[in-house]
Amino acid sequence: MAQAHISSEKEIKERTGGWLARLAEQGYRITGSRRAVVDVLAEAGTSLSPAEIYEQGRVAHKQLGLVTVYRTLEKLEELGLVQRVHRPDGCHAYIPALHGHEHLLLCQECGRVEYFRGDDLSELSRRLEGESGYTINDHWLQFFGVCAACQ
Amino acid sequence: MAQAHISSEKEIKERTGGWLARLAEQGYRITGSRRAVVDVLAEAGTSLSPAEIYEQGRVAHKQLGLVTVYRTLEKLEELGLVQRVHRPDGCHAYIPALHGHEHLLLCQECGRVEYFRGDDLSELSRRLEGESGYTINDHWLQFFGVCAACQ
DNA sequence: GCTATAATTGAAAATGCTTTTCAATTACTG
DNA sequence: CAGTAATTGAAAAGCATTTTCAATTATAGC
Repeated sequence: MAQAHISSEKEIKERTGGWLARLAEQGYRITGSRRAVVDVLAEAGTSLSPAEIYEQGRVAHKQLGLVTVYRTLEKLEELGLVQRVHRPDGCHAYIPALHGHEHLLLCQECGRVEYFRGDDLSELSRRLEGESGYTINDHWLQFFGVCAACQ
Repeated sequence: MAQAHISSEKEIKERTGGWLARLAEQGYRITGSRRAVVDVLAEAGTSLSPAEIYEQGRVAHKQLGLVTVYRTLEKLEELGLVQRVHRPDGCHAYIPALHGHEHLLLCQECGRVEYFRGDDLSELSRRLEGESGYTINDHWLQFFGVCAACQ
């Protein structure tokens, strides 16, 4: 098994940079509201619910509406830039989307998110296909714990 | 890696047998409504939403109320007998709970659920702890695909 | 830089799932 | 079998999310 590789700060910036450009490319307009939502998500380091994004986004853009947060998340999700995180206690928070075969490590206290690579589940996947008769399209691997800061 | 082991029909029955006895042990009363909810979940083989359980439960117990479905699920979940399944498209369906280190294989078409063992994530988990500084408490591993019947 | 125009916005209303309230019913104990 | 507390289902309340709609605003073309 390869050594687990946890994404660096720099890799996170690369993950979240260029979101506004991507929106513009798709013909969407760049507005103060969208900028606010994108900025909050790109800088958070934790998963955030629509209400949290709304609250934090209003600091930079006072007139931001919760409805616009929902609508912006919808577009960012369509473009594969953000995604929901699923947790035992709720599945309504968003994070910058996973790239390729990454997986997640989540802090149960503060919601902090780490992205990692380093497993290889393709062998297990093939074995399961053989034994079950399923055609497997996708998988999730997530670890839950408490981050260093929260301990 | 050990060969993936998918739960047999018999193992599923063992998983779901004795739920009513467990409820009684805890001082809960055995009622027609609870029996109906338990029976539906124990026989399904797929994940079911509260509304689906309600609908199917009413076949055996006409006066079943949706509220009672919610309340019964809450108790079964407390006792560790059922749990929610998380899927990209929704996290409000229930299945008989996982035992020990089992994981899930889910059919994206019909919701069918297979339980399997055969991975070993403890090594990866330890490695991640070392690299991230997290204390890891739990993990999820789920595969998504299309079952033989749905292909 | 200005204007026209369609996209976008936020507020209010609507929706839909889940929870709470409450009086009537029912399972269980003695 | 009777007494009692748990349980029930219906209706109301609660809450997150979506829709509606008139006002605003980003952008393309001049």
